[in-house]
Amino acid sequence: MAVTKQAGGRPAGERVHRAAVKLFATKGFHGTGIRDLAKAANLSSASLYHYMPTKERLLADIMRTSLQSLLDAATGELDGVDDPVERLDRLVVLHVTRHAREPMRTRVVDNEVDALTPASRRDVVGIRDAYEKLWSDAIDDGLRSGVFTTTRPATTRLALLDMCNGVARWFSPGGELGRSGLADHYADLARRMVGAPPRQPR
Amino acid sequence: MAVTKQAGGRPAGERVHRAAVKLFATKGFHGTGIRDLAKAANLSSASLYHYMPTKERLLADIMRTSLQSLLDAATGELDGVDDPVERLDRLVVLHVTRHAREPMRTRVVDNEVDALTPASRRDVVGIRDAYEKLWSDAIDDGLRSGVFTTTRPATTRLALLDMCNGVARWFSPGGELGRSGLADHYADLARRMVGAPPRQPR
DNA sequence: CCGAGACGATCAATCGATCGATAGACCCGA
DNA sequence: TCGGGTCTATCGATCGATTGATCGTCTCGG
Repeated sequence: MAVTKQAGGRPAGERVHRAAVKLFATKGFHGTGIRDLAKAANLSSASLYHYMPTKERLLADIMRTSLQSLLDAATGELDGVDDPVERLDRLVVLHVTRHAREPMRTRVVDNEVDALTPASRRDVVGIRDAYEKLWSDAIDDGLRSGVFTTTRPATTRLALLDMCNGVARWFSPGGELGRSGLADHYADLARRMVGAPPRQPR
Repeated sequence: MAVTKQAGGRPAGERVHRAAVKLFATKGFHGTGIRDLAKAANLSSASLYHYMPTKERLLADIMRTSLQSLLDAATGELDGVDDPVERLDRLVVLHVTRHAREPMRTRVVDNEVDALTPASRRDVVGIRDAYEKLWSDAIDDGLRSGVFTTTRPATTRLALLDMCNGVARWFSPGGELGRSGLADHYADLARRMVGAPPRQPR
């Protein structure tokens, strides 16, 4: 059942998915009509429904798979790493790198949560909570072992995540700092915030 | 011409404004219909148009006045303060306090920028740029006088602002940290990020 | 000749916005 | 103190346009 192609070169299902990410990110879920979606995917609005059950389910799928992939990557990245400082470093670098590489997708995940139906929202928020627990644990471990010095770890975690999420709002590949340079800088900022020693002590 | 009141106790124009802030913040601009707006303001959808020229202009007015008030407050707060550390402290405390006191209004300002028409957007972004310049200047001054140690001041400013903006997404008055406690904690975080000495050196 | 992929036409519902009308408060001249 | 005129606030009804979604039909490779 070799997937049929067309003008765009990509299979239609993928075109729909990509168009949805771009449009939901720039105009918002409610600001995007299925006709916009169809035009961006080079399809009629009727054909769209061969690739999605519903506009809302398309959004939910995008958010669910994006978040799940982030959670999986983070779990893998942390596997076998014991040093809390290294754990936090890796979380920040992964998070920032992803947000800089796919700002559109990330913006959808971060901003469109309450366009979801209650059922979809439960799923999505569940994955997000699991991901954020990795951050909480890293901070708690660092505090327990004495490498971090911060009062209010819960609030600091929120500040940390908000700071890293912001990258998706403004990052542009043409900037003075590339993706990896940016990630390193953010890792430094994170260390400072939790009171961990800087990367190369000298 | 004493402003007429009604069930809500408040004048109708203010009810419209408040309802718009709450609905735009929770359901988004495009997710809010004028009938939702009318219901929340205890008016018919027709009467709504005595208090706003257009749904989009209502949004623009909310954003413009909110941002202008923030800019004015910040300018006043900084007046006569020379020490860069103190300047940054005041910016953070003001910003965080406002975001915690009026999270709804802030969420509208932060998230609905691209629901505006190009003309409105120019106005709003202009005010926002002026506000953010206060932050840039504070950081640059601190660097020039040697109290701050951070490479990439531009990126650090963005990280700082994103961190502080996040407060509006999750703050709840019932939390363990009150508004002022939260603001103080964020001021500490900001000092750490720019490499300034902590608040009470001992 | 069948099924997947595509479409134009169209559905009911809702959208933002406007209409003409009404009820009541206020002012001013007689 | 009355009466008429004006103005503000409000509404039900309705406008044309657009929304998300569905229908039946066509096409074409296997």
